[in-house]
Amino acid sequence: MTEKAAPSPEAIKAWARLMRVSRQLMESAEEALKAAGLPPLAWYDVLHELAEAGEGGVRPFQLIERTLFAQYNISRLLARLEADGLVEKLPVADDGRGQTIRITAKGRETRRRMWAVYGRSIAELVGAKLSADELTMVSALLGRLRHPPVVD
Amino acid sequence: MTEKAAPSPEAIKAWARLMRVSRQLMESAEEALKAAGLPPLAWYDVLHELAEAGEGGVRPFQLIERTLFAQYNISRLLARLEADGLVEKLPVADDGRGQTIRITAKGRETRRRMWAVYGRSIAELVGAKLSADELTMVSALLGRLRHPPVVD
DNA sequence: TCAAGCTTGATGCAATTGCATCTATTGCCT
DNA sequence: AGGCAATAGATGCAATTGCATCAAGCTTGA
Repeated sequence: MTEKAAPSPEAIKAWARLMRVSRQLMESAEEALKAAGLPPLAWYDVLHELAEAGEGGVRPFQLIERTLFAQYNISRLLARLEADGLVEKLPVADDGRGQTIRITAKGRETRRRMWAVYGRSIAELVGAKLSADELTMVSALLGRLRHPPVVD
Repeated sequence: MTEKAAPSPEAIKAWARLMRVSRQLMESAEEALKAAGLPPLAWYDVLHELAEAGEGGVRPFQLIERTLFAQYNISRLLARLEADGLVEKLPVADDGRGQTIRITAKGRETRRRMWAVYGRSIAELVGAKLSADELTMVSALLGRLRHPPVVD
């Protein structure tokens, strides 16, 4: 019956809210970082992944999987991070094509300073607006919109 | 006690989900439009506002308020839309600085064709994943994250 | 009335993104 | 081994974004 696959009013509204709110929140956080003289959010995402990975480092293609950035985007972002001394590129033993990216001490420090600002933004923009239960519910519902969906 | 304003784990998770899911969904929709040889999502947003406004048209600064795009972004986007014949710029009687933007027949047609694809994306990506009640709940929760918050 | 300040919209220039393609390796299959 | 597709990452070029600033027209107040 539903050959046309027209979205329901509820779906349209949820979509619109999602797009608008996420854009607005992202911009607020971005603005706070900029006001503090810190790099943009994308840098944080990558530094976060690298910090979690530890001394072993991460391959660029793994960053692509985890951050959802485009390949060329990661490639150039890493070049900028390296130029700023926040990461270092190491050759990888068993694959002559690839490299391993490792965060430097300066990179960790930058990430720490970014988190001071970014974390506060999250607390203000999200943590202060909904209860813990409501936040958990948001996470659960959004998780089911992910691809692949998450149940947690 | 909470001087540092550190975000709770629930807030962090909800934020991360929100950022990741919105980006992923937006890209899916964008991809679908591109695959159909249609313009990007930003064009839809503007054409949608213009179509709602009707023959009276809308002032660019109103589009800025409604779409949350940056001023220079709207300015150039309208220039592209005009170059494509999707909108027309009319002088406004009582304000020599401004202009009124009105959607053309071709603009309405383009919007219609975009909606056929975009609406299907929304139905698939969101409508098919959650029930109407759940979608309403998502809208309500996200509404409270907006600035200014919405109660509905 | 007219100078100062505000609002509306455009634009020059640098940085970033997107697209397509390229090089270098690797792995596979014969 | 040798050829060939697949993978990892970089890059030239065009389009878009972001920033700062500009020009033009309105508004207000002395």
